[in-house]
Amino acid sequence: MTRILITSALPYINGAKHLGNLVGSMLPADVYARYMRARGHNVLYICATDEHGTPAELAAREAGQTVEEYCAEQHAIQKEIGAGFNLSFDHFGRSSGPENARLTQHFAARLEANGFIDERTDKQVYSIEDQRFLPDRYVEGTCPHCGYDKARGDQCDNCGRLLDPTDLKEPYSSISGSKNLELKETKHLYLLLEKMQDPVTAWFEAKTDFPALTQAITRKWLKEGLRDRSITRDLYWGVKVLKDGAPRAGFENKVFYVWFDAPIAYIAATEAWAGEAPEGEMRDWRSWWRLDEGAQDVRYVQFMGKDNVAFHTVTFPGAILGSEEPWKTVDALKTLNWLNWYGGKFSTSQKRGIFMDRALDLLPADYWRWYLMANAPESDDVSFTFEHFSSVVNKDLADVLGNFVNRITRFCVSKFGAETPSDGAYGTAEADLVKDLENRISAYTAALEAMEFRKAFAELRGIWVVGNEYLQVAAPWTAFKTDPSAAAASVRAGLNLVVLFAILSRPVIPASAAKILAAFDLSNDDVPAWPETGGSLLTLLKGGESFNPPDVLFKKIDDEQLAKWRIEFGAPEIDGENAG
RNA sequence: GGCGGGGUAGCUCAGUUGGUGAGAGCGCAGGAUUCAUAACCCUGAGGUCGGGAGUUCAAAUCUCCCCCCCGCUACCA
Repeated sequence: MTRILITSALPYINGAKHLGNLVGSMLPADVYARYMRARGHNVLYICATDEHGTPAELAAREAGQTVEEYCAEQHAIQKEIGAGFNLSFDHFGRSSGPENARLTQHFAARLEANGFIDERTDKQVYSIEDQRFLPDRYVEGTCPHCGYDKARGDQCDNCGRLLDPTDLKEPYSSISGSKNLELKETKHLYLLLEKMQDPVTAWFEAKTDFPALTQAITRKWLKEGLRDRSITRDLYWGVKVLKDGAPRAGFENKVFYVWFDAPIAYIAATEAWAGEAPEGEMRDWRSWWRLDEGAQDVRYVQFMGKDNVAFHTVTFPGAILGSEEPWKTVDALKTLNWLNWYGGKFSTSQKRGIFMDRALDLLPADYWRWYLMANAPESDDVSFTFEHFSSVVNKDLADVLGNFVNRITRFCVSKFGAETPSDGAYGTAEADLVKDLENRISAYTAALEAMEFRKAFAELRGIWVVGNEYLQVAAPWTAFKTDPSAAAASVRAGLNLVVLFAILSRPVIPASAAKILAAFDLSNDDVPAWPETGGSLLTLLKGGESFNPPDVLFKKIDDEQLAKWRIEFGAPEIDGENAG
């Protein structure tokens, strides 16, 4: 048994997350966590809302709430939606919690004591009307290169050139539209990453489990040379900057930069998890994070979208190494690409695409979980369309899996009654079936171990298909007329397949798997956590077990529904008639 | 602009230490079947592997040039 620590990138607090966010980190992490638990490992899956920063303050203002109220409310919403998707977090915390403030301040103090932090003075755009400093992208104006009049201070969306806010002509605040801006001096703490080049490089080179994309991105940063980076901001909402336990002189109205405290929240949320231990349960968060307190045997796996690799492989490790304390760092990383909305982008700010809360209004979580994982954007961006989604759901879930369960249970009831038939013995057909299944299960297992999710679920689907193929060949409906006991054995094998499919499918469609098991009056504890090979795959039900054929497991999505959703969500037209 | 990733069948994607006729699922066509959610099962058609040039006995795979999409580019998170 290994202890496996899993974190998924922290979802930002400003509203429900869309399907791209879900499949980019939280869902694959959940599937992996469920699989590893099934293999008997001691898994701790930690996530939290990422609450600090300018967008949270602005979103709160727009909602007419204080930022504290806004975040508390949004956190509760995200937590509830996560539960709706059956995301099996051991703890879903908040980066704004007291543990994170303490830990962030602790890391900053250690870094400063070790000579990795400096105070420096910058000049930055200040909006007099908004009474705040503006991050580069909140300054807009006319691009000096192409004349586009809505260029942002960091980059022009029209010509793609990188900009400095002071390059813009006719600059204005994108928050209020005010042109009453000035360049004002402000003091910030800098993390001296330049001095950390060698330790970070050495740390990275020792990592063997990083996928190619992650390595490429990290190498690029290291190759160009790390640059010192400011880790404070002129904001109200964030972790306060202290010096020797008191507000730091000159930093009374500043907080740590959200990207400094957010990764630390992985640790802080673990501490919060321990703090919520039910009576009688011991939870030692430090044994998961401190190499000197038991974490040397922990395997730490992170899940994230491709956009924030560098924060996890360069700046966060830099902060940890710079503390010169024995903290656990990441062992393996799973990086995902984007899910697109009809070839374009899902957008939180423009409310384009499908968001987690709305998705659950349309269909139960398992429909989405299966589609997203079986089509996960692993090697490249993937385009979501309702057409593709419905074809996957109808075919894989309804026709291949759901119909299998339905056909064998209903046939059994009509010919043998609602209990597993005991007659007849397994023959060569069943022996071949078991052999085939064992090979396929081993391929499925290997893919899950490697976090190759598309491959894994193509294998799982193949296993479901094998069930249908077996029934086709065994044809108990024909055999029943001449050799009822042979038919009984086939039906028993078929019913065992149903249970096997449920066990194997639990990581990805846990609710449906539980529904199948419940039809056989089985709970998770009554069946092996993971199938045991060695020829025993079809022997769990021995005959005489009663069951209730489950209702239709997965309803198909019909054309009428599809058309309605297309309109409701403003789906673009697509070319061709049978796309998907 | 720089760096990285990607471009393979109508759709969504596998496939690179160069090598027997380029794969899967969906969609499409035909067949078989009737236990089942008009489901399942079998067979088949369909691709000059983004474009061009080159290296090689041999290129989806290696080299060079070009086009398109995505990410990063250190103050969005």
